[in-house]
Amino acid sequence: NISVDAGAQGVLAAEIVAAGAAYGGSDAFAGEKINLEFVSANPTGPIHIGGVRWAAVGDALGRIFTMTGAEVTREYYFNDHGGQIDRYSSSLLASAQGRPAPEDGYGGGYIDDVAKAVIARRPDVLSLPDDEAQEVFRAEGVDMMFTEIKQSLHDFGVDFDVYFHEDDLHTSGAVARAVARLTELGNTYEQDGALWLRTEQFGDDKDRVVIKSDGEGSYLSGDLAYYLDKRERGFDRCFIMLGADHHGYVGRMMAMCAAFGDTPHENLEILIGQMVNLLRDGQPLRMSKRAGTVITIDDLVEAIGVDAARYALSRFSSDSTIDLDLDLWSTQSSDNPVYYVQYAHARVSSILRNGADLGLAPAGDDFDPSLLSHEKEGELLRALAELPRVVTAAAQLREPHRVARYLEETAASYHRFYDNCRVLPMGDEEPNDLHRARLLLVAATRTVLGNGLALLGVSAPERM
RNA sequence: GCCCCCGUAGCUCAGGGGAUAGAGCGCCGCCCUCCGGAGGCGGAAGCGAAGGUUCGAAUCCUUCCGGGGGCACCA
Repeated sequence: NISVDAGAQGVLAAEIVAAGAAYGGSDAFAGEKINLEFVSANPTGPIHIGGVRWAAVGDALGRIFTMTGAEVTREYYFNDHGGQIDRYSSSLLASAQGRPAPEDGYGGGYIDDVAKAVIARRPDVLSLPDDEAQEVFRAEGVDMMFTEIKQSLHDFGVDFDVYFHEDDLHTSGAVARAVARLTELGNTYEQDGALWLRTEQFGDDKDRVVIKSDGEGSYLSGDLAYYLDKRERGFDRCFIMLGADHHGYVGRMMAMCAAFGDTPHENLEILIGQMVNLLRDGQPLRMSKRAGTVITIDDLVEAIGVDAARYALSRFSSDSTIDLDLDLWSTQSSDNPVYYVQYAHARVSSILRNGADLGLAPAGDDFDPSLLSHEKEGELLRALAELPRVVTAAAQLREPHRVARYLEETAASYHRFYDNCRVLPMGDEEPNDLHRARLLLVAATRTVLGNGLALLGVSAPERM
């Protein structure tokens, strides 16, 4: 048992304020080049709720890795190749011609909107033969959807460093090179006219086709070429964040990683986020992209706002399926934990404002730290001291929700301090060193709450 | 059939093998003489079941039960 003198921890308040935006950082991941691939929703429709979870959590994880010293690159893998794009473009064409969506095509109002927009941009399109018209709808439709997706993500506070096009992998020869590499390593074979990757010997359930018998690359061929590309760009840690409906993909991806001679779960990590269910009036919303009954990222933002959406999606473990009640999260009440944290920040800001109005500044480095000896001051100081450990743990465990939970605890500590310790002089009381010391503690709290909220991409309001 | 995730308070969820398992909401009872009551204080209430490993298990292992999601030469 070690007892620490009250003055010893009081020093921390000055250190936190001095460190400012850097407080909470570390060098735990210094020198690491980390590649984060997330969202990567198909350009055949708006981003729906499943992609939004990783938009919030993946971006937060990127901020956390950066805070721990890593060099982070965010990537969006843009699946603009293959059969789904054909179905998308034929659906657009059908809409433009006033026909119903094809059997396996996409429905929903956004298809009509995109089709109209393509016609507006290319008025001649309907006079072209169907195959040429469909090609126009493909190129323009993909471009427009992609632009819309980027904008939605930007509005959500998420910007990617690299938007990678799957189609480029196939046209640039990257797929062929990656497949050749695996063949050199003796990890492929031909059967039934297709080329197979020996994933089973690297732990997968069975071998997988890389080049289909029609000569086209399979979906996996794009992913393995993409992985090789990332490795050649110098990323020692490649993260891919997927929804639970893709968990079956992990085995073959890890096997592919091993087939290249890499170390699975080290050079390549795949994070699986469980499903997000939306509730309205306590009833689950059933969503289908083809039926057009999707809840998009924009719908979510409109319903509950960016801060609440990002916070709501970030405060739970990715292993948990989450149910978001839109009614609950759209009422701006204390039902929503983000307000609890933001309110603490607003209160902190208010005191600092009021202090400044009184001409009272937080204590400087030379203050007497033993002034902060109240039980609640000690509790708050110990909470503030935790931030670097929490951030490091969040990075090591890939669990941004730890930051959110920590902020809630810290906000609670602050509220308790506030109710027990008067900060500013009362009435015409003369300002003294204790006022200034407590003001320093308040300033340190603002630093911690502000830095923590920034890691989650949630605003830290001065007023609410 | 096989694989993945979950099961902790009435509800939504935290809990990195270690002390008396925590928070928000809800419920009951309190606290405004000055810094923001979107706050604070007190109370009732819980680890799905059974084995095992360990000095010690909500946590690790096995089985069972319950819920969710997967298992293509689709992407």
